Amino acid sequence: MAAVRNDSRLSRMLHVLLHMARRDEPMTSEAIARMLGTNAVVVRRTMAGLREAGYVRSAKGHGGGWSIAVDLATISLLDVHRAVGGPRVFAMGNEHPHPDCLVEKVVNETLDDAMRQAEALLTARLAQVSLAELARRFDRRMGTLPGQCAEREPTA
Amino acid sequence: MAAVRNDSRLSRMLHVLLHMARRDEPMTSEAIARMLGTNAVVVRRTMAGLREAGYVRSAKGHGGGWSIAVDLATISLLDVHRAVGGPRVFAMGNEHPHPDCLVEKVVNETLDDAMRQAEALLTARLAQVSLAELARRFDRRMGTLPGQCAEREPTA
DNA sequence: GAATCATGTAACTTTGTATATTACATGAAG
DNA sequence: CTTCATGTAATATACAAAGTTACATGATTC
Repeated sequence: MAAVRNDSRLSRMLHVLLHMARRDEPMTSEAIARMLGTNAVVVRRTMAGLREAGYVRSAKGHGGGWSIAVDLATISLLDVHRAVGGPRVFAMGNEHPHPDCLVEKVVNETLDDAMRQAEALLTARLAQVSLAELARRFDRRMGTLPGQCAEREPTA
Repeated sequence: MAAVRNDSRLSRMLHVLLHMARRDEPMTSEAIARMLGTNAVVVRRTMAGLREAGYVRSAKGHGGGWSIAVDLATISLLDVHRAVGGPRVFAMGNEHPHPDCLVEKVVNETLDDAMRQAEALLTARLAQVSLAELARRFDRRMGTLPGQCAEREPTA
């Protein structure tokens, strides 16, 4: 069975990390939730994976919140993907109602091969881009498009 | 939001088509449902896409059911994928809570690029394999593994 | 022409899991 | 102590494919 809804954890966390990288003071879960259009509990849940991986740190109390814990040049998009749970990539999958059926085996192996190759490519692409490179792309974009600035306080 | 359930329409239909290719008489929706471990209505729903694409035909009445309508060498896995609705490939996706945010743009563009490449590869792989080639792979497998034969009547 | 076989389709329910939400515990700063 | 902020449990929601029930429709057979 499938669902239309997409897993947005990776894009959300990349979004957050780039914003955090541009400020010195920590960002609270509430502020991040507003920026992402979600709930602070969801932010804490997902950020926890990044903290466990050592990419961010969290602090309670006044002035607390989340902050970057490493050099962004050392983290790739793949690292972040894995830190948020390494969620599954494909919406398509195989079933195994008759594991001994050779037709089923051949079909599933063929599809699995193709999906493995596609996933390997996706993984390789994600591994090739560091968070620092993403930040540089943003800087270049900032230079050429003086439109609305992402640096403004997030609004609803 | 995402869900774990995988869309199995493609693998199911490939499974069915290969079985159908090995017999002369039509297969009923009920028989196919038993083979796939599902409901006849679900089979009719999915097979309708193949019929509309011209790959199978259906007949009512005694001796009716589904049958192959074309040379399997002319259908690729990609064709079948498209005939079942060209379902979405990735379980991951992006959100757009702040479309004017440049960070969001850069992040989403980068992820979209990587996913586009991966999908292009998957699509290419599926396009490269015809149903006839899948059948040959099955024949070769049959020759080397005299285990349980898929040709037996489907069992629970 | 009636019985049986078989598809076609509408309507409704179920599914699985991330997300959304509520609630509250816990810890740190001031 | 109050306030700020995270951490986590429990519950509800979302979603579309799948599962299911029900019945209409058409073809074959006798």
